[in-house]
Amino acid sequence: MADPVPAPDELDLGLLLFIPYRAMENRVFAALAQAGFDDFSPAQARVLQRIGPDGTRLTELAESAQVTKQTASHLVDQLERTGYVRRTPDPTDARARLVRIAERGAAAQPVAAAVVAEVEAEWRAHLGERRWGQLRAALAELREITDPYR
Amino acid sequence: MADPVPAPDELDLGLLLFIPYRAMENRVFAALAQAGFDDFSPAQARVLQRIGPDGTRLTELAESAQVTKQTASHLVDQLERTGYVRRTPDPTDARARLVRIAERGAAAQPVAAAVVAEVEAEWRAHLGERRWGQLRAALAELREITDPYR
DNA sequence: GACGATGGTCAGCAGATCGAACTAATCTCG
DNA sequence: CGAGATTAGTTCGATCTGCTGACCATCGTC
Repeated sequence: MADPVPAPDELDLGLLLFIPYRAMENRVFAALAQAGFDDFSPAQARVLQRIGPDGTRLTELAESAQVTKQTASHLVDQLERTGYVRRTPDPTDARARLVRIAERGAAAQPVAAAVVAEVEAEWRAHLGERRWGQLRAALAELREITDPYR
Repeated sequence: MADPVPAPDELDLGLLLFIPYRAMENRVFAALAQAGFDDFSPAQARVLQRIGPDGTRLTELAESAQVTKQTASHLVDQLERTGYVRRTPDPTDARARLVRIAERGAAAQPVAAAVVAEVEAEWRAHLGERRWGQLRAALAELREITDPYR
């Protein structure tokens, strides 16, 4: 979303951010599919990605992925059916349930991590060490004022 | 998509890009809604945003928005029904039709542009002139190897 | 002028996402 | 303690997104 009439060589920052994001997503997705993890959707992956090592509550997942609880619940349903995650009771709150990575999910993680590392290495090589560092630093700083979750 | 178990303070670049992108999108979307342009969806906006000043072919829109021609066609249908765009024949090719911004679309543009400028100004202030310039430069450079379209 | 390539549409389906309404457990405070 | 407000999560129903496949018209080329 952004300026509908961008100057030709001066795209607004929204698009500028979106383009590489999309590229990363596509790469990871393709690699996972090739490794046999082809039974989940991008939307499911966006949820999966946000599950912490000790499990994460559904509401938290929903917030951090910026979707409604209903949507998150639905996506977790599917991920559960295909064996990527498991719902376990939250010992500290009987209303809540922790979504945890299950076997299949754990198997997919290293594959995803490897591709991310690979793509980052490519980008780093293209930008050069200095620009790469600047990019990471600027984005981290930007996150302080744009991350609604945490 | 990315590393499902990111180190706490070292998010992978995919997410790092996504967070501010999403923030920008939300801001622009909210401002447009408040200005009375609340009858279109994010997906429609992503197409709308890519229409050039002299009109753009459907196929081009589809490529640049990374959706199929059918999806783009459908979104343009809706945008046409609500008065944001118009389909006109392409004088250079009788098969093709140019999608052009219509009255309502033209009215929305300045609003969108203003918010983008506003958000960019905020970010710029937060980052400082130098980091801001570095961010733009790095993203533009990254685009060279991540933009599948052009 | 026939044939493959290109621009676009139509039809139909799976998935994503939302709002509303609801249940169950927890918290707050008089 | 117990009533009411809050929070976690689910179910239902509707809409929107986006895909595949099939198809038509035009263009460009040999």
